[in-house]
Amino acid sequence: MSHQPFRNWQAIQAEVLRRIHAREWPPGHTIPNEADLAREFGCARATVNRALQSLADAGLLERRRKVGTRVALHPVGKATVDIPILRQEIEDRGLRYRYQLISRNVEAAPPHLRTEAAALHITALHWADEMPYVFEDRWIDTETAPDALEQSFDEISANEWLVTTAPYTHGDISFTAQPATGALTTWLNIPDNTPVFVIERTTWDRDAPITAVKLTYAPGYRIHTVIGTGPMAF
Amino acid sequence: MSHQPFRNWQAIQAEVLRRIHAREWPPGHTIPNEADLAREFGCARATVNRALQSLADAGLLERRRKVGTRVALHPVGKATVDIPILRQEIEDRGLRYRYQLISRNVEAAPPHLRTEAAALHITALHWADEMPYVFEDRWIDTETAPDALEQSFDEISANEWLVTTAPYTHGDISFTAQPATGALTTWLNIPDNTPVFVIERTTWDRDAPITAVKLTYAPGYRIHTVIGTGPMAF
DNA sequence: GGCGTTATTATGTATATACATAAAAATCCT
DNA sequence: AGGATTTTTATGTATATACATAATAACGCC
Repeated sequence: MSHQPFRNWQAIQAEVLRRIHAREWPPGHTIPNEADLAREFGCARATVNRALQSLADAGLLERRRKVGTRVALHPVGKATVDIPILRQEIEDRGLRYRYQLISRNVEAAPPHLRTEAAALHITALHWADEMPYVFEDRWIDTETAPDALEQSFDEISANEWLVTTAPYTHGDISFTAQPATGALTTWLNIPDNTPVFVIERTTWDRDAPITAVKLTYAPGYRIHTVIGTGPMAF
Repeated sequence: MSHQPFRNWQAIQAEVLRRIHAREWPPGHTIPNEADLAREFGCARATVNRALQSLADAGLLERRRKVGTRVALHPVGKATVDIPILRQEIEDRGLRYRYQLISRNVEAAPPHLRTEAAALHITALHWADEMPYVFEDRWIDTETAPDALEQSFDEISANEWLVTTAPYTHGDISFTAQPATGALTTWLNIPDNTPVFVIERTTWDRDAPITAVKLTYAPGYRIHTVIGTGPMAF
């Protein structure tokens, strides 16, 4: 072993990654403790800690106090998908963005918003290069976001307004494939039952719901992302 | 300002988050530098660094040397979706898993694998509680993963075999909604043109392709995940 | 033997210090 | 003025040290 010292935590991370990758440390294996690794690599324990910590964050290692650090058994691949503002998503593709408000009403909130308060119901269409891109069907809780009532939403979209106005603490999101039905087919100008990609999202501020939105994309839409930009190995 | 000292980096992170959240530091605002914050919070600069670093990782802050730290203008929401092994995905839902190999051939590799070598072409069906769950259409590069040729894949799926055998460095993944056509409709037992959720994934070992797979899920499939388990704020 | 207490151990984190690095600002030279 | 060079500054990272915490192992008592 030539044993030249590893100077930075990235180099250590790379070496650990190499050993996992080369099956020197197979899945389930308990690797040496930080102090030993620090000695072997000729660096401070804090540096080893930094390297292992970030591999643990990435789901590749499992660490428990006193027990030690193990190579993850089922390194669940994790893909992170970005959820940009629609305007940006469209303009990033080099297309011309246009927004069109379809309806704006105050109605009783739908059950999935889980609130007693009235809700602002907005439907709108987002265009890309004069082609319908996505149909937005949104409910905004008027109790958590009362300012929304003063917004007409005929110029700037609720999507954009909320992002810069109503901070959220958490939310949930789901992706499905659905057949297009009803008014949707008119707005997106597609035949009945055409497969469309649907994103449903609800966001909360602590325990209060802010908004629930259903985004129905025109046919051909594709979410694309990469796995393994960070460390990763399997 | 009562100014009680913040003892740990999580507390500092929470306080920074609070200020962003409360619009004391609005989007685009350049926040005080680490040294000043350390003085204000009564802690070491390294502790402030840890807190800000992790917020920057989460996409909430943008940091540049010499320039300083700004609150992100368009805090892109990031949703991380897990990519488990199919057996696990099904069993985690409390359903009985069954695997059925449909075909296994060595053929010329399709163009998107970007290789000259022959490829192993496998199609299979994964069942959940005796209902077709997902149809797998996979190509494996025989040069990068020659061991695959010795596997019959009639008992354990290529999905499972690859995860525990062929480590990858990176990959890409995409989600679409498509109409079901051809043999698919037979295997999934659905009418022609039924909307189905499709995941396409390609994985690489450095510059060599390992496998490309198209997973077509039975109708009703839904990817669900949460945003904001980590810090987050908008 | 079984149960409660104490010691041990690996990770988690805070600290002060030092130096590296990137980028902007100031300076110098022609 | 203008281009090249130096200084300044904020973040990035490595270091030694110290103590906290969680979980196990060892011990001791009845």
